[in-house]
Amino acid sequence: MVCYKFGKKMNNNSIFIEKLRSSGLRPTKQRLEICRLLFDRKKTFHFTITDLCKIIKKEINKKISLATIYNTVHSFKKKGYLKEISVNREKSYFDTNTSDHHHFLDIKTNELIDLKKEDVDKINIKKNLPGKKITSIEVLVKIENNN
Amino acid sequence: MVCYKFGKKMNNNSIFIEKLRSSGLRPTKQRLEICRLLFDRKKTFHFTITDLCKIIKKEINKKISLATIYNTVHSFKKKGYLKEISVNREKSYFDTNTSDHHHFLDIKTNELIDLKKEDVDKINIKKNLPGKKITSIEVLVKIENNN
DNA sequence: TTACCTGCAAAGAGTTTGCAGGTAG
DNA sequence: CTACCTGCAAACTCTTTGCAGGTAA
Repeated sequence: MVCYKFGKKMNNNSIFIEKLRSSGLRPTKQRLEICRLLFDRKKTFHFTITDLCKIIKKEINKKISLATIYNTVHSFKKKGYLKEISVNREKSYFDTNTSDHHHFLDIKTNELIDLKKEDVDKINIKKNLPGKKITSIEVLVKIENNN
Repeated sequence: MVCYKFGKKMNNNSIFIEKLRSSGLRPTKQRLEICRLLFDRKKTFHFTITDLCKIIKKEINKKISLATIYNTVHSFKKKGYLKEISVNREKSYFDTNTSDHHHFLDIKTNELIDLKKEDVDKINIKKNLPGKKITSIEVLVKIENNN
């Protein structure tokens, strides 16, 4: 039975439950909260785990333990619901936009901005490594203020 | 006075001293050892600080403290004698090849392989961010075994 | 009921910092 | 001599792990 009483809200919930199950996780209250924070958004969300912890602390009454946050995020990453973008020694972001795309990085603020695939001409790699195949090509465009 | 008794060796030493001074560091025995390990090589060297610590422990009799290793590597990076390539949450490499170039990354072994600039067609970014200028474009080509 | 999950706290890894004695300039 | 450097250890941050009680199926 599917409950439509709350319309879109309940619908998303069942999407989240499916996301969790397909990642090998039981849907629990805590994990559904995490789903809501990550995926119930219009725009792409770039976050570090530390960011996520802060948001959870601020937005949710109930505490969610570190262990739960880490295992949920990592399972989503393994399943492909989150992408990891490592920017430097200090910052590694997760990206809720899992489509094939690239990024601008503001080197002063460490802010990441999505670049649509169409915004970058096709990358052609002329060198081949014997016995290896290319699985992805990631472009990071570093930017700073113009003045 | 420049001593040529040991030929190339002494010559490199003066290069290292200059590298250190221009990075704002005094040339000390410990730092010259680090220079020798980093820059006295034919091929590009990709390393994490942990790697470097292990190499130092193995190859050098005298202990070099963590503080010295960190401040030397960071000063070289700030000065531009080392480039940082962040690969994922676990690994961030320093690269002694500071020229404009890209990398292959073997996603199973985390091994980095240099890609000459000529091996990648010019990257054209069609999107412009107002008030921002591009400082660099970095391409990471992820690869894995073929079979 | 069983397997998995949660929160907590402890343990680990990597990095930074503070300090007292030592060294380059 | 002075400022900087070294080695050491403590502190910090981020992440992982172990455990006892709790919850989904």
